[in-house]
Amino acid sequence: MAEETQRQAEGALSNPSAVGLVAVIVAATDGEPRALTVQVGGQARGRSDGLPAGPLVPEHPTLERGLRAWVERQTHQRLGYVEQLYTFGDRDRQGDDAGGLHSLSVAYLALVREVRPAGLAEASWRNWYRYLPWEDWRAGRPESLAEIEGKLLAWADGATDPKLRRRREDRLGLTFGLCGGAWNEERVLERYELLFEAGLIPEAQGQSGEARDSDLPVTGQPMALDHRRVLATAIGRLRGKIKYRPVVFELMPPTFTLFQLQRTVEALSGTNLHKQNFRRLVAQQGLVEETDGVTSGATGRPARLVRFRREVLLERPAPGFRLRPARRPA
Amino acid sequence: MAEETQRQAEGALSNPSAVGLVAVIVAATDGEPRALTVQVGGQARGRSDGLPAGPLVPEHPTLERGLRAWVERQTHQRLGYVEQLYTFGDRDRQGDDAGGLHSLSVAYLALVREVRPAGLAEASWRNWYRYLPWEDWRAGRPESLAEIEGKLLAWADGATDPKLRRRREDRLGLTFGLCGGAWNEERVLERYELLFEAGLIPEAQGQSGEARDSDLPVTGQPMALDHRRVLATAIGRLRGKIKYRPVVFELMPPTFTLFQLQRTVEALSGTNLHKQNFRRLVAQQGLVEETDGVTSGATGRPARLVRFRREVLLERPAPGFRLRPARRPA
DNA sequence: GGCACAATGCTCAGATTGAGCATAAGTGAG
DNA sequence: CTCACTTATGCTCAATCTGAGCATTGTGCC
Repeated sequence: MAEETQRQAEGALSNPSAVGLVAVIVAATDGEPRALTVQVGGQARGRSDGLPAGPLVPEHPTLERGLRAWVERQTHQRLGYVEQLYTFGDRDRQGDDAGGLHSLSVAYLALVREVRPAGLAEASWRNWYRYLPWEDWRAGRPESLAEIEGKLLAWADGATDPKLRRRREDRLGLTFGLCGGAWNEERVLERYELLFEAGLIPEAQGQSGEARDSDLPVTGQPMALDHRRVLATAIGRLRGKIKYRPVVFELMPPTFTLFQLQRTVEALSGTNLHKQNFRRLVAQQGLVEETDGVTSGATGRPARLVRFRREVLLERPAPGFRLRPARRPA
Repeated sequence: MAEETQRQAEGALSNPSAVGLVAVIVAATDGEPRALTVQVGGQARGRSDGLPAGPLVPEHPTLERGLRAWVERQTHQRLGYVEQLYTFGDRDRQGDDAGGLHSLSVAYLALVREVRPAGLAEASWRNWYRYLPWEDWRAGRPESLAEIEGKLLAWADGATDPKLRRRREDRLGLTFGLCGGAWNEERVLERYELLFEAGLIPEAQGQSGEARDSDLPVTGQPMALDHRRVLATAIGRLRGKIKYRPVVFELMPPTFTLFQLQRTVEALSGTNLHKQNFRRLVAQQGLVEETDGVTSGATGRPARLVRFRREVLLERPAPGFRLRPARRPA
């Protein structure tokens, strides 16, 4: 085996691939989660929103540093937290086939602290729920879900093979909480993939040239290529991460109120939290320390300004917001 | 920005990369965690253990399916669970520079159920703690840690810049639980990287041709290229995953005893668990169901054989073994 | 039968969690 | 100036979960 392995590994050299980087750059302002988008696409398929994507720059020693340099140069945004998300390499999903070369995209998640006007004309910050509206449960169950669920159930029902139908129903329960399942806010990608398979995502038809405007309002704004999938991956990852790592603070200004922090966490996770319990959590974990400042101007009692306590990283094994996933009613 | 982005993205096509796949194939037999290794390396640097690595096969629609096909063909092992781990692309760590091409490795974690003799001569199953001995705390704190810690402290102390020294000490606390920190069994990669930086990993010197045998016993058996880093990534990921996904069952035979299950979880996480509480956990989560079978032959009361309850996937949002990370003594 | 051994059952105090009530401290209207 | 309103913050309480240990039940062995 080793022989064969080695031979093949070297074979890869004569079989090079086109590799690109994609970045999901996230910020949160005014309690809304935003991603940096650009306009992409030629005149053929029309222009559409996309994620910033760039080449793999061979000058840099690591992929991450290459990404940092490239994004910082282009957006003039200092990237705080950067994390590799996933490497996408589906032939049939990439959209562009790079003429025989296998084409890969290494996707990264980046968190930035401040939202500048995004200097460059065609880049803009967009609320990420614009692209995945069913993920926002902050105002209760999204209305659009009713319609989506109907279509999903029809899709599951449309399977002639009873085994397949059963499996589809199970997946609906698992991801969308249908058929007696519970909604798990982390399964963003699984939900998107399910919608994709069910044919409810226009991008799925994109390559075949069909235009399907009908589903736009319900299943969200499409993006170029497979970028909604990348976005879904990022959101799911971030929603998981905030529970055991204090990454939210990468999105906060130097000082903030506990309620602003809560709003940000809620924005990311797409759910609402119990206010008093949230502060208890933050206090217990020692995630923040008070400053002298207080808010003013707004209505209501002024709130104390706090700042992130970096020391918590050394004290706690997994500091974060352990928002328990909703327990199923026993 | 969009313009520039597009131009550069297309630029990537004229700047192709060599891409390979690496697999960490994990099994657990007799309560020991094992990884499939092969012998790699030419005569120049001598042969050493490595992970199975192969080319990116363009025929397959997805990376994962390519990996599955390739591994199954080579090892005759049916891969159960497969998960993408990370894409490694460090210029200075890869070992082979592929002559100007940027070279990437997409690493995967695979869990297999049974350990066949691994048919092929040069492939063999190895206890993974052979490569990362400090990660095995099942028999208490590993002895080798004393020596490792000494060297790490010396390394931290060796920083002339007091700020840097402080940072190194913090990292020691965070990863190795030194300086008042706690041991977190998930930080496998961070520990490995720290040892690497501290110069305690022979592979770090590998490229410069130095031979350092002195550290072998304490810092574990080296591997080819950067494969220990890949292994560390896999272990860390798996240790995290078992807490909220029932992936351990991919490693178990169709029926097993609760204690065998516990031994497997312990093998992966490298820690010991309270027996009674472990069964309570498993029972509460509904992870298994009883069969009619019982063990026999061994000493002591026979144990009931159980099997994995697949339905749990549909019932619980995050079924797994929530072994709480050790709380710091307040 | 009696012993060693492992499986299994059960208890209990302390910590964590989910939910709500109560109070404090501002703003703006009348 | 006072009241109504709004948001911040403090505190309680029951339900549940966790960590740890004691007790009992089956088997093989002598």
